[in-house]
Amino acid sequence: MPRGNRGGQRWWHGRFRQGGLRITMGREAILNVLTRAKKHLSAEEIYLAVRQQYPSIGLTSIYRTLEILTGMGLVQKFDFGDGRARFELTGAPDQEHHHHLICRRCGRVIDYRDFMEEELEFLRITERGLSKKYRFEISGHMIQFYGLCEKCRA
Amino acid sequence: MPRGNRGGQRWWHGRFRQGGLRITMGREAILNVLTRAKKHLSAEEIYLAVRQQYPSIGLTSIYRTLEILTGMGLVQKFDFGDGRARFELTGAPDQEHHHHLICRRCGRVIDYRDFMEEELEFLRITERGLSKKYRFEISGHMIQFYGLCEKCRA
DNA sequence: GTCGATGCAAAAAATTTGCAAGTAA
DNA sequence: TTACTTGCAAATTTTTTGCATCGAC
Repeated sequence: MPRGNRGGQRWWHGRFRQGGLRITMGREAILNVLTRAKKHLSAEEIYLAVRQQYPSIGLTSIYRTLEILTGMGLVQKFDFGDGRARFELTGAPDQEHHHHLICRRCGRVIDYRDFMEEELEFLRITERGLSKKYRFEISGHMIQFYGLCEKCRA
Repeated sequence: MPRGNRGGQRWWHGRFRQGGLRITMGREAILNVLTRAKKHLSAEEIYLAVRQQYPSIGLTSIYRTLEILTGMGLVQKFDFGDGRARFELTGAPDQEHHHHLICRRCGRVIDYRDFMEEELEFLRITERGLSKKYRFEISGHMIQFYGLCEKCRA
């Protein structure tokens, strides 16, 4: 049996029911695509991919579902500066935590998973401090570095 | 004499000339608005503010200038999830470094300037490691925390 | 004088909305 | 059955482009 799927149950089913949301074929298909995604997809790209397994989906549902998922913290929305939003699954159980390195000149995005120990320590302290001071219930973060990639430095 | 302005020279003049960019009234006005800005402005808001001191400006120039400034690292572009990009001056000499805390429900954005010591240490190590490993010349970063604000937790 | 910068109008994209019909629970 | 979801088409909104003119150097 595939990881994260016991008896047809997906890890997100609980969170859906909890939120009074229905589990529909379109939503399942979108989550599947996001789960398999190897890169940051735009709404349009998700739409095209979902149509392969569920042809009757409409672009509108992609947008509506992504908004819901983003609000729940299951998906994170990024702006890498090319005019379209990118989406990435972030709440999955065996998700590998990572961040982005973005080239200011060519727009290239590198995912990195390094230095997470240092980050953990920093986050622990900062999150605790911020939630206390601003009475925020923190549920996620985003860290991006900007600069020039190897090629563009030349 | 106002801080950051000696003999009519602004701190960004050098960077403009260096990049072969002309110092025009429109650009001066945009930088002035960004310098005075107390919050994160959208292109439209910048347009309206600039028109006060330079009425012949066009929205197109706002966009074009913001793109240039963002590319130079003088301005940072943010997406707080309300569909329009927000811009903030970031390369100014006496700029106070800060980051954002964003409410997932109501979209409220809190600027915070706390815990910068911890951040400095984390950044120092991470930036050094990343530039080495990915051969990136890092020139900036963005950190945002997401969650529920005091009101929305209720 | 030269060449980058600008404003305007038009175009292009991306995202959202209204609404009747479909469907999960 | 009930109320949440959906697809379609149309609308809205943001951002980009073409081009003739303007203006910084």
